[in-house]
Amino acid sequence: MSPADAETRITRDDHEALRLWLRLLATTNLIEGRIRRRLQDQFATTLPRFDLMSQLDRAPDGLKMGELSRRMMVTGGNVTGITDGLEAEGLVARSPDPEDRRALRVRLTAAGRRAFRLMASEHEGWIVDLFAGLEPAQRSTLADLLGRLKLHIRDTEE
Amino acid sequence: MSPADAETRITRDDHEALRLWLRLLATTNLIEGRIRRRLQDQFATTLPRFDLMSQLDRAPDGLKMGELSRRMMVTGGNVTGITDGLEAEGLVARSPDPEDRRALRVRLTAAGRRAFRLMASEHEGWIVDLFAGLEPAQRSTLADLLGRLKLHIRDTEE
DNA sequence: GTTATTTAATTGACACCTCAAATATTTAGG
DNA sequence: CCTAAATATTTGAGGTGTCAATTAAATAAC
Repeated sequence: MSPADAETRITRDDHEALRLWLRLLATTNLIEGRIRRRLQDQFATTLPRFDLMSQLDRAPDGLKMGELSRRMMVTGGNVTGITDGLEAEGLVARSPDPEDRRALRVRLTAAGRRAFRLMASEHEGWIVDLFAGLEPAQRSTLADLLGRLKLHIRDTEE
Repeated sequence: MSPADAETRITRDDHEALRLWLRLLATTNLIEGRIRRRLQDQFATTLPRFDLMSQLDRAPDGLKMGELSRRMMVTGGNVTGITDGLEAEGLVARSPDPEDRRALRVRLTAAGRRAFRLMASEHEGWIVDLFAGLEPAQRSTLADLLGRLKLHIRDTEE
């Protein structure tokens, strides 16, 4: 235990945190890339389209654009664009909100629901396989650590 | 322990893996968003520009475009665009590779190196703070689990 | 009840990112 | 040698994402 004064320890921790962050980022991007590729290859769609449809699948009465934006943690303008694409493909439909004339509700069409259900079961299988490299207990630990991390960061307001 | 036959167990595991994936994605995006915002607010730059400069900072003789592309795990066309931007700002410079007339070497300019060093120390501080919500032992566990996960996924060739 | 503020959604500008096609050069095979 | 295949980079099209500005409608404050 010789060169462990405050400064060198800080420096070492810095690099440790940085490496951890890079590994977190690389792992996430790796998984995301796989999913994107499979969605493209097998269903000719994209991850954000899939995500949007996934939100709508859980909301039988549809969602307002702003609600979608909040749930997807994404900008309103972005939701407009993705919805435009899905609407052009006939997978979702916009309709006026009966209680607020500023708002629009978006719903899955019958075709959209059919298409989504098909993709979703495949998708879950991919995820299960990708995470099968960890034991159940390890997955649970990972979930816990990520939860703590997220909490701490959210606490660190801006 | 009553309703735990094979099928319901599989279903439960599916959702568990899916939740874990969504948490991993959300946490990574949360951190990435913070870093992006601070790079923008404090240095009027972006994460990919910062990443590219970071690669060059560690390579005093510069890197070929393709090498940058590999290290950043990003498409060649993408590197072209980011390099264009940095070159226009005078932070990096392209020069012909003496050993391969197809290739270009990219280097930090003196101004680029100065700017990067300034940003990098701030950046490391942000990361250390963001990960300070975990104890050292927890960070080490997290790094280990992510390493295992990444390895398993890379093994699952395509 | 009009005016002022907030809220819902869209638009346009700009940066990222991927892919596929095009160009230029190097390397390999016959 | 000399042609064929591989490699280095750029370009252009298309989808994703942010932000700031715009339009329209709802809500609040006098």
